[in-house]
This record gives sequence, structure tokens and C-alpha cells, in this order.
Amino acid sequence: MVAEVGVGNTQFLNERSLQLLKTLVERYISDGQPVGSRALSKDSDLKLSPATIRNVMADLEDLGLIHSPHTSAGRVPTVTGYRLFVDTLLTVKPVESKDLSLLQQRLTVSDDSNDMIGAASRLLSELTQMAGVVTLPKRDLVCLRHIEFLSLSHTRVLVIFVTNEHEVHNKIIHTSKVFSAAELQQAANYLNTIYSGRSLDTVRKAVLKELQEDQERMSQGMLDAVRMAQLAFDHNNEKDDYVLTGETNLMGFSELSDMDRLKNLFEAFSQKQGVIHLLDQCMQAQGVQIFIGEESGYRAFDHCSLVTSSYSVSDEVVGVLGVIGPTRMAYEKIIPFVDMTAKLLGAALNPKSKTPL
Amino acid sequence: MVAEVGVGNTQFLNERSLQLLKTLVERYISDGQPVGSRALSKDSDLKLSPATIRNVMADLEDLGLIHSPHTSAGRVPTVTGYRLFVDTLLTVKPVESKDLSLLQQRLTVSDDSNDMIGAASRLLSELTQMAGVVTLPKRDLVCLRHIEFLSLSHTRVLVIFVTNEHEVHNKIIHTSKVFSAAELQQAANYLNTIYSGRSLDTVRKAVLKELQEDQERMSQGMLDAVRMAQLAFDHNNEKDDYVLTGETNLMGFSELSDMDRLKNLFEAFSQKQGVIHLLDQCMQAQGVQIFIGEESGYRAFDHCSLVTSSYSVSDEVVGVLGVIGPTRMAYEKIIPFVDMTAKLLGAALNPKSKTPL
DNA sequence: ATTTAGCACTCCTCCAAGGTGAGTGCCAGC
DNA sequence: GCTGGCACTCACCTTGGAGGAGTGCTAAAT
Repeated sequence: MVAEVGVGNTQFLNERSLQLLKTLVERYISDGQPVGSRALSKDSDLKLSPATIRNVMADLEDLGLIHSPHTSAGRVPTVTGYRLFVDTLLTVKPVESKDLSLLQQRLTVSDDSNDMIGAASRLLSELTQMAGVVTLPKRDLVCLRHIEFLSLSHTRVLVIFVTNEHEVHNKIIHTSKVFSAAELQQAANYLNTIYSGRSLDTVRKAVLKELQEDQERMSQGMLDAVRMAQLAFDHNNEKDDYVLTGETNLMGFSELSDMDRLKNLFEAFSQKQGVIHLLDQCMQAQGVQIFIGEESGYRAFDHCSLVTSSYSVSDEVVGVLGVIGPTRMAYEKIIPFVDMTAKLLGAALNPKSKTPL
Repeated sequence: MVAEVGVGNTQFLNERSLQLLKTLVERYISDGQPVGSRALSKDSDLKLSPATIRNVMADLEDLGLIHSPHTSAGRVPTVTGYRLFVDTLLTVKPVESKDLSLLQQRLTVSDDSNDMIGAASRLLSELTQMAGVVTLPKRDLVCLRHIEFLSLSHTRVLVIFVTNEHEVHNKIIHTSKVFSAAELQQAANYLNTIYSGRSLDTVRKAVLKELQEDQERMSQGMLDAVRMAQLAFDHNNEKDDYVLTGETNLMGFSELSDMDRLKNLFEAFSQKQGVIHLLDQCMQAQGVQIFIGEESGYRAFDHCSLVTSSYSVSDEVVGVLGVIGPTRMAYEKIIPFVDMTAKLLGAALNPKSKTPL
């Protein structure tokens, strides 16, 4: 008997029903208890008796927006109900000024990008009392500043490269022949001259192309350099990662007090790939993205919501940050807060604000 | 009425009582249920009636070795009981051959020390079904192989140094004046010549001494080099860290099913300093070290036991690894397993088995 | 046609009572 | 010093009823 209802179905509902749904969701978010007709009648500005409210609630239940845990409990929003609320009913509250100043302050204490990522994650979790997550900037989209080779032992070579002014990466590669320090230096010089300032993705593609096409016209030194670059920027080198903090905050929420659920969730956190995939999806969409409960498609997140925003450096989206908490969260504050954090992190990471290399 | 009892009090107990304590602890570890006199009478080889056993149990309880949760439950070992069991009654079982081969195999798949540390932690948690922890090798005790400087922007200089053949560290320092690439190269050469092969601790001390005493006889270049070395090896640079895996395994144990306890424990894990301090203590003692329940002194670990062993590279203790689980764990298997893992990790990390730089 | 009051009903939650069983402590006899 | 017997304790489970919140339905009021 429950009608299947998409999200854009406000036309089926009159102003009053929507108003009541809004009040119900707000009330449930603040109390955590199923909301009954009597309570809703008092809470809403509409002067309606509980009986009338009950009729409306029955309609909302038929549409699959709310649901009652058992006969004599009040109503609780469903995922669809939350979705409608978040998409069309929500009145966002501006970020509190004390939060804002904390963000600005603590995102600018270090000039190391890893420190900034960590700080952002901690800010997200501390100020929301939920879990905060920030992906490391995507290497693909980031610019190569400088590359250097260091011989470790015969064919083992340490590659160091700096991207975007702040980030330092290193990797050990195994070369096919033994190189002298001078040869390595020469290779690095060559690569720096032609690839510096270009995105890693571009570099990777260019390297592939050179190896396929232009081998004849290249000197042995250039060829060696390009081969080493290929090893250094090898795709599977790139293990996406994120910084998650405040997971323990999630243990306080009653909706996650079930040990099995909690275990699944924490396992998902430590396995990472699922979460990474989810966050990658959020990177596509500019701005704030929200997954409520099962919407994420990952069973471990069934009772959680995820509010994310992508962050950009030099107008290029490079990563995602967000907050993980129970579906019952204060969206009206969390959404602008996540949005703001993303903007400020992007600004803090922006190399343009620093002197160039 | 409970006598205060230290650990070396086996003289107060006859052979039979000890035998019964041993059987009781073993039984409790395998079942998780308080052990009654009837069960113990059947389990032990001694042909004694439950009534006799009850008398002995009363003695053991007076000595504070066992305790009954309530009048009509069986007995459960106390921390002191476990301690006596572990110290003098335990018959360790050799590491299972399938575990051994897994250890050997998976500790040698990579030559990157971070990979090895990670692998060790995962092995510890997977094969024990508890949480595994491995500290990163102490930098102090590790040998400097190679140092390199790279200019980032005016006074920001990237320091890269390789220790122990495998580990690569990097840090950004701010110098007091602007250096050219050639000057940096020269400084690196100088430092490599005099400090390569010496432990970071020695280097740090030598640097301090030079700056205090020998400034006159040094050239400007040497002085610059030493000053940069001081910044690079600055003590607070060194944040001890560990790799913890399989925390979620702990969520399965009934003794940790209390949400508050679990939250405290996980918070201790993410705050790290407490755990680091505890692990540091274990580094003093050569070989396997065990903390049972409250013995650790950290409230978060009250219902856990920690079995650790230090691991060494070139006969020098550089780190600690271990397993965290409920006090009720299979010590007879865990202890030799942790011991073995430490030995194999040390062997895998040993630079002597590889070609020198 | 919509809103409201009234009423019977459902079902969760809390509490107390009583039965069951595991295990104990103690005592008397071997 | 060991053992069997016995009364006792206490956690655990089930049952059953009281209380309360909230519902759905119906009929009357607006």
C-alpha cells in the first residue's frame, strides 16, 4: 500500500503537508524520539488539532515519507522523507562565527599540505561531534613542480617529486640498469625542464606517447629519463587515501549502538576502498553532496549519512571532504559547515597564495 | 579478608592447588564461562570430588587469584591469577607451521620498511583475530645513510634522508638565508661524508657539539651544513608512531561489548600518546613483555591484555610489536607467536642481508 | 468537504512475582 | 584430609498485569 515516490513529488503534497513534514523532521532530529500527532500539533504554527494532523500523517506515510516503528509510537522520517526535507524544505543556518574563526585559524598554522588535510579532518569531527573525512588531493590533477632521483643501491633508485608547491612524494623504483649519480641528475634535469608545471596525468600520457612513438629521435639519456618517469608515475603507484578522524564520536549515537552495525562500519573505514569509491563519486558533483542512509549503496553506511563537498586548488577539483554521522543529524548546520570547510581548505592549499618555486 | 599477594608466592600453594588453578584458567580461557567445582573436578586429572575442589578454590580466592562474579557462579581468574598462570604455569605451544610459513612469506614480499611494518601488523591481527600493533623503528637508533637538500622556494628547503637502507624520510625546513642549488649540494656532500653510517642520535649530538665548540675552525659552508642538519634532525621532528590493525576484531569480544569501554579504548588508539608510552616501556625489556588488565596503568586498557616483544635490527632494539586483546586470550599460543613475529620482522628489516648503499 | 472530538484498540515499557538451575558453604561421617 | 549431603544464594527467564502514548475510525461540527 505504500506508494513508490521519487523525490520531485512535491506536487502531490500541499503546502500544509510539507510544512508538517518539515516540522516533524526538525523535531525528530532534535529529540530522537518518534513524533506523535499531539506533539506535532503543538510544535507547528498551523493551528490544527491532533486528529487532523493524524490524517495528514497517514497521507505522508502512504507516500513513504514517514513511518511508524510500531502501532502506538509516533512517526519517524524515512530516507525518502529526509531526502525531500534536505532538498526542498531545509532552511540552512550560516556557519557560526566561532566555528568560522576556528576554521580559518587552524587551517593556516602549517604550510605542509598533509598537516592541512589532517587539521581539516580534525576540525570537521570536532566541530560536528561526528566523524570527519578528507581525501588526499588527487595526484592526477596536481602539478609536478620538481623531480629528483637518488641512487640507493645498484638498480634501486629513490624518486622524489614535489607537487603543487607543498606536497612531497617519494617512491622506490627498480631500474633495468645501473645509473651513476651524474646520469640520474641529468635525467632529472631533463624531466624537470620539459614536464615541470604540468599535471601528473598529462605527464603520464606524454611519457607513454614518447615511448610509443618517438624513440628514434631521442638520445639514450632522454630515453632513460622517460623510462624512469614512467616507473615513477606508474598508475598503480597511486593509492588513493583519506584521513578519517573522530570515528569514536560515532560510538555515542544510539542508532549505531548495535555492535554488528558498528563493526561493519569500522571495518569499512579500515578497508578504505568502499569509502574511497563513495568519495570519488562525490568528486564528480561540484559543491555539497549528500548520501542519506541506504542511498550510498554500501550496507555498512545504511544507518549513516554522509555530507561531502569537493575542494579545489586553482579552480581544479582535487579532493573531497565531509562528515559521517547518523541519518539523524542537524543538516541545516552541517551542510553549510562542510561547504565552508571545503572552501577554506582549498584556499589554504592554493599555491598561488605563496611565492613560486 | 582477601590476602594481598605478590606474584612470587608459589610457596604458599601446594602442587595440587597450582595444578587446579592452571586447569581453571585454561578452562576459563577456552569457554569464557565462570568455572564451577564440578566442571573443574571433571577437567583435572586429579581424582577429586567437587567438594574438595571447593575447599581448594576457597583458598585460591583468599589469595586473590580467583574470584566469583556472584554467589552462585563459578570462579574466574583475577589479574593476579592470570599473572601467576602466565609466569609459572603456562606451557607454551610452538607456533603452528602454517602461521610460520605465512609470516615468512608475507614479511618478505616488499623491501620497503613501511610495507613490512604494515604487513607485520596485519599478520599479528589476522592470525590472532585480535588487534595487532607495530611501532615504527625508532629514528634515534637508526643509521643515517644519505642526506639530500632540495630548494623549494627562497628559504624553504626540503630535506630528504635515507636511513637503514630502506626508510626514506622527508621534512621541510626554513633556513635563515637563501641557498643556491650548488650550495645545498655542497652541504649535503659534506654531511654525507662525515655523518653517513652513524646513528641519528650520534649525529644530533655531534651537530650540537660542533655548533657549541668549533665554530671558528669551520668554513661558512660547513657551518651552514651543520645548521641545516640541526634543523633536519631536530628532536621534536620525531613523532613516534605505530601501525595498528584489526581494531575491529576487538568489537567481537563480550568483555569489550560495553560501549563506554570500547569508546575509551578506541579513543586511546587514536590519541596514540598513551599507547606509545606503554609500548616504549616494553622496549626496555628484551623479549616478550605482558601487561594483563590493569597492570598497564591505563584505564582504557583495564579489560585488555597486551603481549609485546621488542624487535631488533643489527642487534639494536629499534621497535616493539604486539597484540592487544581481552585478558581472556590464549596466552600459550599468543606469546610464542608474538615472539616469532618480532624475530622475523627484525630479520626482514636487517640491512645486512641486502647490498650496501 | 474539511476539521474536530471521542473512543476503542494496539503495543511498548516497566515492574513484580515465581520457578529453575548452577554453584556455593558448611557440616558430619568415612 | 577427603567426600557426600543439604540448605542456601543468586542470576536468569518467564509470566502477567498496570500504565501510557499514540493510533485509526466514526460521527458530529463547522
